Amino acid sequence: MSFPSGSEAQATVEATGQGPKNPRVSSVMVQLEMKPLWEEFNQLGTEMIVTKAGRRMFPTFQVKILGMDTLADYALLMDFIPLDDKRYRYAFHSSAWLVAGKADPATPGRVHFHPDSPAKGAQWMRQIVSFDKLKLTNNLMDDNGHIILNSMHRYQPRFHVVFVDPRKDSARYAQENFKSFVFTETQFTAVTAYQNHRITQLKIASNPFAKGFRESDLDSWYCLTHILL
Amino acid sequence: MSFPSGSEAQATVEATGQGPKNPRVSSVMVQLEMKPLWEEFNQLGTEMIVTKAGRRMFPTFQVKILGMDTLADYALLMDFIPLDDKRYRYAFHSSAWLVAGKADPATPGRVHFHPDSPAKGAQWMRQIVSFDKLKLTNNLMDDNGHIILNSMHRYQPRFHVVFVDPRKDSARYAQENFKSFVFTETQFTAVTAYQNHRITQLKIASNPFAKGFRESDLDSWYCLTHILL
DNA sequence: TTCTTGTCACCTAGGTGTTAATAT
DNA sequence: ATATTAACACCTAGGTGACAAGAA
Repeated sequence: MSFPSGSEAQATVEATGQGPKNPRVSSVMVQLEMKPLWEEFNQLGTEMIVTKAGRRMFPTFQVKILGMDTLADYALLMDFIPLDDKRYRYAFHSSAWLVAGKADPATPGRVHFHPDSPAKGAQWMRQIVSFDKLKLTNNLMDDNGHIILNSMHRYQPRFHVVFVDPRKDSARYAQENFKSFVFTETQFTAVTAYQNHRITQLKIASNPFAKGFRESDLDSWYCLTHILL
Repeated sequence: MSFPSGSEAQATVEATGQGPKNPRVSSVMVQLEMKPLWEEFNQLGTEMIVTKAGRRMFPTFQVKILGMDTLADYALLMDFIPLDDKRYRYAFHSSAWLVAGKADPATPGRVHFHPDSPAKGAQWMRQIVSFDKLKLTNNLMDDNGHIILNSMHRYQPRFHVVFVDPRKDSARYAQENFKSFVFTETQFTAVTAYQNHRITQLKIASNPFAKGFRESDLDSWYCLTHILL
C-alpha cells in the first residue's frame, strides 16, 4: 500500500479530545462492525464509488454503541473530511497511487443524520446501527442530501454522537454535547471507477449485491472465511 | 353486498367524541388517501389476507394529516376492532357472506405504532403517512409484533394520533392527549384465502405486486382509470 | 490519456395470487 | 365440506460491477 496505514487493533475508539464533555456523551463507546473486512480493504487501499445519482458505501459503516444514557435522546450522524489536500491518480503499471497535484476546490461539506435520529439511548444500543442509507456523490449540484466528495481524493469518515439537550439554551452547550469517533481503517479514495483490480475482486467477493460477478461461490467462500474467521 | 355499508362522502373524518381534548390533538384533521379505491373494495366487501408470517394490507392504509402543532411530538398508531361478534362463511353459489356462528375467542389486542413515531407535527404533515410496514397475522403465538386477527371475522381499522406530552405526570392526561379516527370504508373481512373472486380481480388490477396475474395491462388500465378518475 | 457517464445483465430482498396438499 | 398452509412463479424495487461511449 502507498498510503500510511494508521489502523489500530483496539476494539473501541476514544473520541478526539475537544474540551469538557457532558457525561451523557463522554461515557459513550463505539465499536466498528466488520472490522476485519474493513482492514482487508484498507490494506489494499479502499476505494469507494461516487456517482451522480449517489452510491452506497461498501463495506457499510456499522457500529455497536455502549455507554449511552438509556433514557436520553441522541442524534447519530456522519461526515467525511479530506485526509490531505492532494489529488491522486492510479498508476496501473505499478499498481500504486501517485500524487497528481493539489486538491480540487472543496465540496460542500455535508453531514448525514442516521434516519432514526433522534432516538433514545436504549434504542441505539439495542442493536447494530447501520448507515446503509448514506450515499456518496460527485455531483456538486446534488439535491438529494447525499454526501458530496471529489473523485480521486482521499477521505476519512467520522461518526458523531450528539446528546439532544432538552434545555432551552441548549445551543450554548453544543460543544459539550457531542462526541466524535474516527476509525482510521475506514478511510478511502473516492473514485468514479475502480482503479485497483484487487479492490474490485474483494468487493465482488464480499458484497452480496455483486454476486453476479463471482466466478464461483468457492472463491468468495475462501476469501471471506480467511478474512472473517 | 351483504354488509351494511357505512361509507361516507366527507373528505376528512372527525374523531369519535370522548370528552375534553388537548388542543394539540383536538385540531388535528385526517384525510384518507386512495379513498376511491377503498370505496371500490368496500362496495364488493373488502377481504384482507392473514398469514402465519404476516401479510400487508392492500390497499395500504395511508393518510394526509392537517392541523398538528408543527413543533410538538406525536406518535401515530393503528389498531383493529371487531365489527361484530360473529363468524362468517362465504357461500360461493350465491356469492354472499353468511353468518356462521358466534365469534371465536378474541385475539390478543395489539397496536401498531408507525415506525417513524415519535416525530414532530411538521414531519408528519410534510407528506402522506403510510402504514406499509403493518402486517396482519392469524398466528396467536406471533412474536413479530404483527396485528393478530381471527380469519372469517370482520374488523374496523382505527387510526390514533397521540400527543407526546413532555410533562412529568403525562400519564394523568392520557385521555386528553389522543384523538382517534375511523374510516368505515376501510372495514374488511380477514381471510386466509380470497373468497369473493371479484375481490381477487380488483386486487390483481390495483396492486403492483400482483401484476404477474394480469391478463393484459389494458384490463388494469380500464379498471383503475374508472376508479381513480 | 485519463477520467466520467449511462446502460445493462445479474444479483438481493421481499410483496403477489395460485395451486396442491393438508388439516379440521 | 370448509379452511389453512407451504411452495412456487412472477412481479416491484433497488444495489452491483462491466462495458462502451463520451468528455476533459
